[in-house]
Amino acid sequence: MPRIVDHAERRREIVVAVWAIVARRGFEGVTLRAVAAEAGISVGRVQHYYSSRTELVRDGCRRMLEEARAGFAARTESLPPLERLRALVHRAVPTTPEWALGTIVWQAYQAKSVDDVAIAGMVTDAHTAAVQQAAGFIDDARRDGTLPDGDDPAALALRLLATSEGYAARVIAGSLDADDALRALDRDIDALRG
Amino acid sequence: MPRIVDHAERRREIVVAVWAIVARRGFEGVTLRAVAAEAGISVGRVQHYYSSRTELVRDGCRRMLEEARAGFAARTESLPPLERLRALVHRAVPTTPEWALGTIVWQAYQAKSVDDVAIAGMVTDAHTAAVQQAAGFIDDARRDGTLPDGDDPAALALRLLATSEGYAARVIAGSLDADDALRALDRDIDALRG
DNA sequence: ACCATGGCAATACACTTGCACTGTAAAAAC
DNA sequence: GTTTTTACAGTGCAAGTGTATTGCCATGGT
Repeated sequence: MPRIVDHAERRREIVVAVWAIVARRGFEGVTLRAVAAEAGISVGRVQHYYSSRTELVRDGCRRMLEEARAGFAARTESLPPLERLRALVHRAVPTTPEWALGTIVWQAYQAKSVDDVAIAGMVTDAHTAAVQQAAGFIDDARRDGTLPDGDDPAALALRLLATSEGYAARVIAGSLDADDALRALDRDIDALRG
Repeated sequence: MPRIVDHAERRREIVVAVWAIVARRGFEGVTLRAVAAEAGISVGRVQHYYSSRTELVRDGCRRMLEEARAGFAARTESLPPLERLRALVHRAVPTTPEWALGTIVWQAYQAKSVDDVAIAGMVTDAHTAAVQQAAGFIDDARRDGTLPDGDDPAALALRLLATSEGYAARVIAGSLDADDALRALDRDIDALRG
């Protein structure tokens, strides 16, 4: 075995280029040549790590979800349940240009679910996982007395996340200010106190 | 001037084909040949009515918004304000396959805002128009006593619509049942009563 | 020292793409 | 009847597409 390189790292470089292109030009712009140019590598290298364009696009979704999951866990593991809930609900709203890239790409992948069953599966899994996680935070907050008892945690979690994503879509489109969205979401979270 | 045909009708036929393709394969699938085949016409005809692919895609957005607006007005003009609000909030959630086509295409256009400023403009205009309309319904319902006074109508309207669109995205992705979404939205609307 | 193999770059290929450019039929205008 | 303009259908083309193939270089194992 010659010349050992970090496969995961190489794939990540390529996938980051995919994200950048999706954010700027959508999936229509994701051609092998465009990806190679964006990453500053050759088309051959892209092909070496991905056997087809479809697989590349799918791995882009997989890695985005995985990084989001890991990043969220790392950022919030030491926070109290209610603050973790807040972070989870805020997450969809892009406050910085770099973060906007992530949320735009995520919205693009959601839209792409219609013609790629593999991506659709990842999207629905992410949806249900997020709801369960948020519901768990509500449960935890109730257990430690931060929140009073009330409606079904899963229903509340779903509503908060849906609202957040609705705001996010408008922030991305430019018809809503990110800070206004966060403030509105905070009001909804505070309302859980009854 | 020879052979008079209804331009608006011809364009609509073409645009309907665009919608069908977007719903099935996304904008990547919208090629002049695919559109012509879907509409059962020749590529030449498509070119006769649209000078470029970009213009065709944009007109698809324009007509979708216009038809949605007119259809909503016609369906709800004789309803009381609160019911008009309910209809507006329910609108994003697809309950039938045909209606799902519309909402999927709308989500696709929202995602496409990132690389087409003309579409981005139409999307933001539609957003603000919907909020204003919903806020107006809340105002009307308060004036006639159906709803008590409360928070800022525009903020409430924005929240309801955002939540609705968040649910809609999940219904489209397949991670939420349409009826559950409608019930949840009704609960939010009923909560306006205080 | 050898060489097999992984890690690419480069090229080739069949195909698709948007669009321009023809040609033509038919009907309104005169 | 002639002319003129609209409404297309068909064809052609240069550019771009995903992918298969080829070749080369560096490096690990022996």
